[in-house]
Amino acid sequence: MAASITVSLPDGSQRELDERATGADLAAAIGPRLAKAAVAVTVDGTEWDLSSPLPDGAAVSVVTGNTAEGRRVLRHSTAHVMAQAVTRLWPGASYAIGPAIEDGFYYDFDLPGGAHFSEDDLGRIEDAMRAIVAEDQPFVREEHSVSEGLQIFGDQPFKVEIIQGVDSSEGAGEGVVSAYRNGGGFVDLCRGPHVPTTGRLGHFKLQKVAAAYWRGDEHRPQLQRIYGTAWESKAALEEHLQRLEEAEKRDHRKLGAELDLFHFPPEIGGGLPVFHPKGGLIRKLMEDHSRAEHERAGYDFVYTPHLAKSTLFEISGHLGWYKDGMYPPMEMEGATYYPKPMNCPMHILIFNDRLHSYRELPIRLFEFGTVYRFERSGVLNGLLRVRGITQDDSHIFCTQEQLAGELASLLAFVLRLLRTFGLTEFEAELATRPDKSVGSEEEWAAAEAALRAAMEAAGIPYVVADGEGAFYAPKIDVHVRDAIGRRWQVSTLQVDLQMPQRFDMSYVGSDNERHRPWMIHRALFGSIERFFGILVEHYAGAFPTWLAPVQVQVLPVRDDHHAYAFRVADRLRAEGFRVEVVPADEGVGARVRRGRLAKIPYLLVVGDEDVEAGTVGVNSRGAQRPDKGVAVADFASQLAAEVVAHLAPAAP
RNA sequence: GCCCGAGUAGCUCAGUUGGUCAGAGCAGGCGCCUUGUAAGCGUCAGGUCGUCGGUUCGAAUCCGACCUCGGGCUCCA
Repeated sequence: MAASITVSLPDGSQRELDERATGADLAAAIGPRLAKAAVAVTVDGTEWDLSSPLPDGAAVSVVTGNTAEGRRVLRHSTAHVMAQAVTRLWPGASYAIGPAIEDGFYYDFDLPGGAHFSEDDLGRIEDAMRAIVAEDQPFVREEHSVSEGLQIFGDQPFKVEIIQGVDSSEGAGEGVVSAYRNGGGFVDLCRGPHVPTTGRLGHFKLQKVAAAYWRGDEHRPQLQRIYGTAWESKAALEEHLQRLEEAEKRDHRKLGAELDLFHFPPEIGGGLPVFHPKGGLIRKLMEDHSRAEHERAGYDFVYTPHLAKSTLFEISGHLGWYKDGMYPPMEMEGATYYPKPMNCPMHILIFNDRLHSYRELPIRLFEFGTVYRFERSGVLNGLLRVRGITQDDSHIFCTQEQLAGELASLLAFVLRLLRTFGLTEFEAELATRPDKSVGSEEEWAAAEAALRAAMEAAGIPYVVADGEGAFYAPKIDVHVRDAIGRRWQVSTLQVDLQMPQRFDMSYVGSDNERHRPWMIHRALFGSIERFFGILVEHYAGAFPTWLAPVQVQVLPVRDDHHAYAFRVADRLRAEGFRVEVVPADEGVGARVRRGRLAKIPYLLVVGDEDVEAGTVGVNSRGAQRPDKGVAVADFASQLAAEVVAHLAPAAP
């Protein structure tokens, strides 16, 4: 009997190993560097521990710490170490779940006596974790029957609940649960895999404490959560922490105050911003651009009120399924009024006001409609989550034959608009029919197929979120990546399978019969407030010239250059640019500094030489040195070219 | 709503164990300076130290409640 096995590697090669050889043995056989970087293996697509013997004939690949999968293993193992540290410091603590998440991990605990963590505890816990890492404890996998598992975790109520919920679809197999035991007497129920020993960890940082409900349910016990992050190397950890710092610098609330764009007066209430002149101007430019694009794309502009009688929301169904998200009612002259949470019912009433012919379709109604939604105080987040939301909202009513074409051109329209704002990386998500839904099988299939075809035509990457659609609509959500790689959901396109029916909408077809129109909801910015916040962070407050509230400042060197400075400013203003003159009450250096801090695209310094030659000294935002002696006419045409360039963003 | 954290001048922050601790810089007003690329000088004004209550001879400082803001609350062993 040959005491060897053969496994195949991702590059297609075969490798012969001793019988009972493990993933660690394989990595070591390939090379010492790989052995050092390895954290787990995948065996026929499933992640395994490095210490498990490999089966003969398996397709194996070694997972290293610098990959997404590898980091997940590192983070998950670090979460275990944290749980062990917490149980050392708080004997009797129960631990619930501790998964790896994007960029880190967390673990939820129930501390004895209802104790809470405070931020000051994080340092102590980190110290205890470092001790455990220094002890280099092995992670030893065990498999048990459910009843054994219940016995082992008898004093861990959350683990017991998890074990009771285990079915054959998860865990180590039917009726089997796996656990990992560390040298320090700590055992945790876990699917694995884990790094071989705690000594493989160490580049981590605990970040914050928070409360979280068991299984996210506010009716269940509240647990104490600690968030942390972990990486494969010190350099990677530091890079991540630096990214967080960069994100903090871009915080739209901070920049919004510094650049005097908007604020949230407590007298008005949480989640209800006011836009200051500069922020208002940016917002107006965004809206103007959007309106111009919609006009070109064949939309009709409508306006609808902020309130409506309860009747409307009974017909629309909002009072049935969305009441918790609505502001409470107002009584007036015997009628009950609600602030609208969505614009769609009102747009439908415009459609329904008279009978339409198929010849008129598609009808595309557009409105910057402000809706009010009652968001719980705890979830408000600057402009990113507000209670007064202005949607760049539109409802398209069309025939079934038009549906696919409308969606395809709509998606192209969305992407063009987003590119104008410097957002060029897209990912879409197609959310399909959930278990509970309205509409027929055929309608859903037709709508989903049309959405899918639109994404194929647009050529953007997408994933299918099975069963994640609203009960009345399949939808496409468009996500963008910003300048520092963060992902934001912005646009949404939904095919509504409910409203046309609720409002008994119809049009007359060529056959002289009544037909039900198809209805598409769509918002491109999503919420203007939110999109504004995303843009502030994306641009780090340095808005491109076409959006900058002040595009140019003219800085006369001395008083006697003022007349020339105003002539330059007037000339640029006459060409439609937004220009300020900053008089020589301060030194040029001080004024340049202010201009840079205000992130103004161009600062023009004008002195003796410029008055003489009809030139300006151009300081472009971000440039190290000024470009002196530029003719005013040249600067003006350059500026004009830059500003119109945004209207024709480069195709992908 | 719940847990953690924070609230001192418009902004950013100092304020040791409760006793000249009510301060600084920026921003603002006024005056001087006339300036060629990231802060010129002087001067003035600004705060019931988030609010209310309590402890104390004495509270920005200690305690309690409340308010506001920030972080987190289904990424499923």
